Amino acid sequence: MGTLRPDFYARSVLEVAPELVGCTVTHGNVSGVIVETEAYHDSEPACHAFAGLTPRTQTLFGAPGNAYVYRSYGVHALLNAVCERDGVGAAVLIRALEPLDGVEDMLARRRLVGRPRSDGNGGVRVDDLCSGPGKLTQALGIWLSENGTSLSRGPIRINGRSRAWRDPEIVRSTRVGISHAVDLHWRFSAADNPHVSRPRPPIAPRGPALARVRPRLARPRA
DNA sequence: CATGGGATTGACT
DNA sequence: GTCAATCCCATGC
Repeated sequence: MGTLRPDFYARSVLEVAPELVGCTVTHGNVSGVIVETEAYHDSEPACHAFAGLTPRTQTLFGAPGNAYVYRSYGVHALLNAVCERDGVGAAVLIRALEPLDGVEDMLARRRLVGRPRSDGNGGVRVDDLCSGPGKLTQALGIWLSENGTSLSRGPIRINGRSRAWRDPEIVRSTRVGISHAVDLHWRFSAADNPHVSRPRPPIAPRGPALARVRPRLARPRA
């Protein structure tokens, strides 16, 4: 599985977002498999680029295959892959990873946040290491300074799907944490993967029997 | 220039 | 379920 080239990203963000599920993000000696993404496009008001070309959205409107890293809630760095042609503001938000390499380093970084609790990993379970867009940048050590760097040649790399992730089952649902365009089903998650973020997406359709057994999981939002 | 609102998380009730 | 932390930047006066 080689590093994805810019032309992979130079397509509709709605094609790229589900195809990034199963791909691998690498930063330094840590890596993880993407298990959840969201698509954003300047045509809809939840996207930062909806406001047009500003200092903040310059990266978004720039070349496909670059990293758009921005600060969220004044606290967290969120990682996106810029998509579509130069001049279009579109990106895929990387929302969750299944940790692959460097788990010890991820734990070390994630242990530093919040007050330590009295469990084994200083308050962080492996399933929760990268189960959110702010968590995964913390675990991988990705900084705001890497905004605009190439995902093909820069410090952050995204590689194509490994054999184990060929043709993953993907669940489609609404995006998280936004107040506009809430009806768009532009969130893509690996079905039944324990590393996806909250709120958990609807379970994958598997036939009526299982749906009857676990009805409570169908509507996780409160 | 002042203000307000987040593509969130973790701790606490 | 509720809430604070924290800062960039878009918007409006």
